[in-house]
Amino acid sequence: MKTIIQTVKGTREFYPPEMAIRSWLYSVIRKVSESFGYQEYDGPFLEKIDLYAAKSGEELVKEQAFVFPDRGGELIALRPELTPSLARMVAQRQGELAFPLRWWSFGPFWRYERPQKGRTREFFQWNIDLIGTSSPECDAELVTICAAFFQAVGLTTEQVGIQVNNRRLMDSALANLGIPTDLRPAVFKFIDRRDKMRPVDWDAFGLELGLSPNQMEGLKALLEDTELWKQSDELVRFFEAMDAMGLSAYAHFDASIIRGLEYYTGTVFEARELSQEGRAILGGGHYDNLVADVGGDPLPGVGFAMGDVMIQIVLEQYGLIPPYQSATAPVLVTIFDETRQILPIRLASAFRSAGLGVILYPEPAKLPKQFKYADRIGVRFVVIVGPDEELAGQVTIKDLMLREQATIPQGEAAGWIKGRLAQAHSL
RNA sequence: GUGGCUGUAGCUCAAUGGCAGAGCGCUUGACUGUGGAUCAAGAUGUUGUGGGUUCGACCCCCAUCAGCCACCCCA
Repeated sequence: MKTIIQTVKGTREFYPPEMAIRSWLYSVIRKVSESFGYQEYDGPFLEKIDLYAAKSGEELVKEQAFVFPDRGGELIALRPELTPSLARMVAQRQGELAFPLRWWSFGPFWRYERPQKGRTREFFQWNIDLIGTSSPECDAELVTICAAFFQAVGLTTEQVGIQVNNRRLMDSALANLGIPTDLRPAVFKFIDRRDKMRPVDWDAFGLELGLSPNQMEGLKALLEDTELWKQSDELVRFFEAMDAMGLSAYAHFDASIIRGLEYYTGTVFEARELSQEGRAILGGGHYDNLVADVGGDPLPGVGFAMGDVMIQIVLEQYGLIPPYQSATAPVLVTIFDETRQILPIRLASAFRSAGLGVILYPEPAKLPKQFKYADRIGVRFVVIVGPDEELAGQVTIKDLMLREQATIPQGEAAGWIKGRLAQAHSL
């Protein structure tokens, strides 16, 4: 290896074992999403930068998106998130879609950030949204989907939890403390920062913001109050629905969960891994006007997004990633020597016609070499046609797993293998 | 964007400023028509890259790239 061009910073390569994990994740996500009746969709990977500038604020676009001019000079972004594309897609066909919409997607996104643990510049994200209605029961459905996913991959309620709060509840709670409307967004940010700062610094920061000592005390009491949700009709209905949906053990009220995004208006939630520092696995919430910024009539909805990087770290931590199966086919047909290359090809084709996956060794080689290869790639059956078999119209099949072999008529070989495979399945 | 740690064989890692190594893996053979085990032999490096200091640099210095970690940020 002399001058291998490096991969782009923050990207990952998916060799077959990694690709298998990604595909498995995708399949679980699909299964869970579809079990709630959600439809798969996707937007473009390239978008005009204006799409994000309109909604997400300039910081996101200028500092965290991959942006480049196309040949016409127009600024194009590799999509850093899906929500604006979703909003446009919904707005464009607002008149013909059947609401409520239940849509999900799993695809690549790019953010120009410094890579670190759980964060890459190129990643995959599961987005799922319920659009067009505004009930707390819908919020509960999304949180339940999140819980159903955790259950499907084997994460327990001891390992992960979903913290739930409501912005309207917090807003009125702050009002009760006498915190003026214009200060509340800053206080939301302030609450969000609490677990990242030392208590002393946090207190100082609060006073600096303009909160009185009394308000600080009230705020702390608020954040500790595990019964606060009972003051919110929305959350009362939410938790009632959660209980009925059967997976409420994953969800907990937590007044300190705010979420940074400004477009969330009601219930917000965040899933975390519960041991250690508790990494955030996914986040989501309720919004009131998804499509307003792209020119549609306001539509409410609820949704969340989960990145593939952090969930994989958590799954790996708990040993929940399925073992890699390297075998791509159960059968390998060997080539005995130069004069016997055609019959193996015929046999391989016959096996495939019978529904078996077959790998044909590419050239004549010593049998030990071909067997070693079969072993390395995880093939179970090795088929040999040498001079003896050829004369007798037979094949020799070795079952590498059971370490036994048989020499049988060529016409019976496929059936013999399929019989053994079926046995394995019934074990 | 800020700061810290790291970069040596395919992999995991050693090597006081003085001949660049081990384990695993790999290749070949022991095994003339049969994989994993064992044994033996063998191959593999511009020490991330570019400069500098030095008689001499994997080692010290500077820059750069990448990875990891913490900030920042989190759509």
